[in-house]
Amino acid sequence: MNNRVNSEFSSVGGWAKRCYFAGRALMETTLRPYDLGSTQWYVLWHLATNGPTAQRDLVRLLDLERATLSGIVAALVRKGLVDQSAGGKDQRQRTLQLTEAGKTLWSDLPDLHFIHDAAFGDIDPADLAIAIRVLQTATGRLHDLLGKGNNE
Amino acid sequence: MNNRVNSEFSSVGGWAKRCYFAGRALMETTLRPYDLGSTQWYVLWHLATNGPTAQRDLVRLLDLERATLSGIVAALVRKGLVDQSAGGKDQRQRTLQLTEAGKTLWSDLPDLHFIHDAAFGDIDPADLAIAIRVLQTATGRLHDLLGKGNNE
DNA sequence: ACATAATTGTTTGGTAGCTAACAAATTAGG
DNA sequence: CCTAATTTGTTAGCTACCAAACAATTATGT
Repeated sequence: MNNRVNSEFSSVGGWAKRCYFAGRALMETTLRPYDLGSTQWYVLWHLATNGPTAQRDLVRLLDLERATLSGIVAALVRKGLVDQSAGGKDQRQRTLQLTEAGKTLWSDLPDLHFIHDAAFGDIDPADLAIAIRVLQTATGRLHDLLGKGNNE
Repeated sequence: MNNRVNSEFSSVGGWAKRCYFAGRALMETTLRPYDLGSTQWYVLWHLATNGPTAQRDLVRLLDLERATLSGIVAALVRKGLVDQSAGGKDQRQRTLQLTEAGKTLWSDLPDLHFIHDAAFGDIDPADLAIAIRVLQTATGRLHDLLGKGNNE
């Protein structure tokens, strides 16, 4: 009787949600001693790996909304981990880079690869590829339906 | 050089996140005219489909934390859509049920099946099954690592 | 019986995400 | 050149999620 809607909740969509939150929870538990959230970690990771970056580029690289990133950057600046400077020729843009404290903290952080490895490490790569393709296709369709086809 | 972490971001985990948020965004856009959020819709759906339910059971049925559901129920009660009564013999428990306004609103809501159908409708069922199995397995591993194996 | 455990719900404070509206700076068009 | 559109970042207000601490109630154990 309620198979139809129930299937929406307990199938790919539902498991995508559960898997996302389970991974995020593990990241946040691991990072809690360092007072960092999961997306804050991604920003630090990018700055540590790729050096100073324009905030406007991070929006696309991390696939967030401007407003979301703005808040996350504000938190990292408040903690003294990231410097947000108005440097360049375009006075609208902000450049983000690690402060000394940010570099020090980054070098102290544990390696988070174990999360990905534990979750997906010994799953058949062919199955992984199929799962990615299914999620990617579904995401594209949903974005299309949402009004703008931003499935690049 | 950054293939390892990058793969964590742009593979199953990353797509699970994008897929979850894309589906949720479409739900919320559809429900915005009715002033309902996606999880609020799930609560109404459950009450409309299964009748009065103990709040404590909904926690498990919708796979949320007590605190999360508490806030969502408070919003629905504030909007006059749900009645939260302290009825039974156990004075701690609350029973939730739709009010008349809640039943009326529910009957006016559009059918959301189109979201699931659009996203997954014409994907090979065998691939869907593999995707579910991958996500389910990964979620179980993550839960285990998080300390308590609640992979029922 | 009575102190202690466990259960149920709420509150507080935090992260992460979105839209909409705004300000400032830059770019385009006429 | 000057107005209008676009880009960039912030703010405000919302949903949804979590953990930790609290109050109230019920269940347990001695």
